[in-house]
This record gives sequence, C-alpha cells and structure tokens, in this order.
Amino acid sequence: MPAPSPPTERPLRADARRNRERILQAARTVFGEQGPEAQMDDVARAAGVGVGTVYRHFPHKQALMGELVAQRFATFRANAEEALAAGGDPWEAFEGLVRRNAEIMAVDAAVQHAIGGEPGVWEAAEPERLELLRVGGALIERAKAAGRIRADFTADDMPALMCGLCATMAQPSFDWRRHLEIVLAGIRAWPTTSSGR
Amino acid sequence: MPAPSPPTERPLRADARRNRERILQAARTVFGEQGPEAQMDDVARAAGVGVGTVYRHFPHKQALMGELVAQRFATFRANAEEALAAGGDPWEAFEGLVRRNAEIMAVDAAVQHAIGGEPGVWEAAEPERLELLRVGGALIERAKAAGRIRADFTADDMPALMCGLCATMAQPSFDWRRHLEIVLAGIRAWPTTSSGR
DNA sequence: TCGGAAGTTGAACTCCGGTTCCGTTTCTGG
DNA sequence: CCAGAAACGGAACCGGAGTTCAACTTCCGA
Repeated sequence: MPAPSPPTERPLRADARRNRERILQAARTVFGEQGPEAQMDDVARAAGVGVGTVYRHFPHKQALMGELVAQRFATFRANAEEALAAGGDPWEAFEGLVRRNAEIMAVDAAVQHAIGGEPGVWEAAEPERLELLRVGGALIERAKAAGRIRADFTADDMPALMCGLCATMAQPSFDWRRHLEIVLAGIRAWPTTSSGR
Repeated sequence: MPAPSPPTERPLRADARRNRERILQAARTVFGEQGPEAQMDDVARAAGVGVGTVYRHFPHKQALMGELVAQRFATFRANAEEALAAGGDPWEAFEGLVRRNAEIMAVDAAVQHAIGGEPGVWEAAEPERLELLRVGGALIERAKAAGRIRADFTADDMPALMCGLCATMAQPSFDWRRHLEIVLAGIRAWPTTSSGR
C-alpha cells in the first residue's frame, strides 16, 4: 500500500528533483545564518539557481519556510517515536526527548523564528505537527501514568512552551538552556508530592 | 532637586508636549490592535497629526516602540516596588507581581512583539529594564531566602522567561496562562523538598 | 534522433512602508 | 502686538524585497 496518491501526482523531472533538494538545503543554511529576513534571491544564489526556479517549487516564501518547518517536525516526530519505542524510565524518556529536540532547534534559526514568530507558518506543517503531538502525547501520558508529570499537564501545552523557548533561542543574549530547565521543572511532578498541592 | 538636566534640555512648547502625548497614546492603541507592523501613517492619523510630527518626536519607528516599552517597564517597576513595600508572604508577593504584570502585558500587543521579537527594542528601554531587574531581584532574593524559590534561580533568568511568555501571548491560539502556570511552577521551590532531589 | 512538455532564468515590475523636506502654521518672549 | 523660533503637515522620495513573465534550455518518451 503506497501512500495514497491522488491523480494530481506528476513524477517530477530528474533535474527538478535535484534542484528542489538544493533549494531546501540552501534555504536551511541561509535562513539559519541570516534569520528569516534573508531574501529569496539569497536562497536562490546559495542554491546556484535562479529566483524563478525557487518560485516554481514554492509558490511563495512562506511555503518554503513551511517546508523547512515540516521537515524539522518530521525529525522531532521520529525522535519521539524512537524514545517511545526505547522504553525506560518514563520521565527520563520524555525529558530526554525534549532536550534532544531543543538542541536541534537551537541550531536552526529558520525554524526558531518561524515557530516563535509568524503564525502563518504553523499551518504549512499541520499534518506533521499533529503527528508529533500524537506521539509526544503518548510519551506524556506514560509519564503521567507513572506519576512523574503533573496531572493537569497535556500534550497540548507543549506547543506554547516550545514557542516560548524558540523566542528565547532567537535572542542570543538569553540562555535558553536555563529557560528549558525551568520549564521542565514546571512540567515535572515532584517526588514527595503524594498529597497533590 | 529636579532631575539632572544637562544643557541640552529645552522646555518643549506647549502644543508639542500635547502632541507627543497624543502620539504615544495613539501608538499604544494602533500597535495594540494591528501589531507592530502597523504603519507610522496609521499612528499619525490616529493621533490626528501629520507623519512629520511623529518623526519630529521620535527619530524612527523603533524609537517610538522603544518609548512604549520603556513606559511599560516603568509600570512594571512601580508594581514591583509596591509589591516589595507591601511585604506579606515572599512567594505570594513574587507570584502576584508576575501575574499582575503578565496580565498587563497580555493586553499590550505592541510590547509583546517588541519583547518577544526584535532585539533592537530592548536597548531603547535599557535604564528602565535595569531598574525593573533591580527591584524584581530584591523580591526574588527575599523569596529565595525564605526557601520558596529554587536556590539556583536569579533575576537574570526572568527576561528570557518573559520573552517566551510574550511570544506565546502574541499567538492567539495559545493559552499563555497555562504557560505562565508551568513557568511559575518551575521557578518555585516545592514544600517537602528538604532533601533537595 | 526529435518534438514538445517541463523546467530554468534573471531582469523588470510592483507594492509597500519608513523617512525626508520645505512651505505653512502656531506658539512665545519681549 | 510682533518677530522669529519651534513645530506641523503631508506629498513625494526612496530603497528594499517578494513576485512575475517571456525567452531560452534541458529532459525524456516515442
């Protein structure tokens, strides 16, 4: 059962496929270095391609950014899947995943800004986002069941927290690791808290 | 002892003072409604003034935004001062202040974006920021001395956390109150934690 | 090999928003 | 009340960045 491919599915010519890849690669680099205000022309140049080509593959800048975000989300989901499969201590699994993904995000200025800033970009990666939320949710539920995460915490709380973390990452004068530390502490259910509050 | 007024201090004509006030008021409203991408022309119109007048008072857009931020910071500092003077439970005082200021920020889209986004704006409000940090720091130290805040927490951790919270506020689909709840939990030192970990 | 569809190119277009500039108006001190 | 300094107004300027498009090139199936 191959992925459901509706009629509108052209194979894409060989050079086109190559270029698309080059463009994404270049976009990742350029946006990563100059932030999201880097120009389309810059991306095109870095990819060794004309601007027109970029626009043939991505109808507008936002779509390009969206694809980058979608790819990151896919990575995050893969990591989550892995953490879930690995088993082990429920809290450690969750915490480790968050740290690992944060570390990836920290290097990717493009995605940082997209997530911390413009709302429009989220939409472009909606399916990946939902998938991530699903797998992450499973991890969270497991830790919650083990009493290692505050009972009122949900997977739906994560996006906002990550959005905040991204905003911090985007500002070099801040120490995002401290931020993350505090957030993790806030998510966690503390030992000796048998009586709730 | 009036404020130290170095030679370069003209009294400012009556109408000019009035207009300056009107502009700031308008900027607060306009940026609050349309976000920071609102145009200078919009601000001018809302203030019932020509663009040129806006530029006479603020050399560039960023300076205008900076003033708004500075004013907010001043409010925050005043609130902090008040909380410090009021005494009472150290944690409650700190928590209450943070909540109160957050509630103010939540209404002020202009400042949200400035703090959550562009780094440039922070500079414009540097003195107010430092002052806020000082008073807030006192409040934090007090709560820390009472063992109500994690020992490793510092006033310097606050800006990043607030930056993150602002980013969340700026995105309507997020529930910033949840975010704040978790951050506060992360800052707090939990009761029964006499043995540390 | 060859026709034509798919893909590429990059100069030019367009829009947009910050900023300038100078003629006009308003204030204020004498 | 007047002179001139200060402030105002807003059309025009300007550069920057996303996007288009028509001529040109490359690929691929027959």
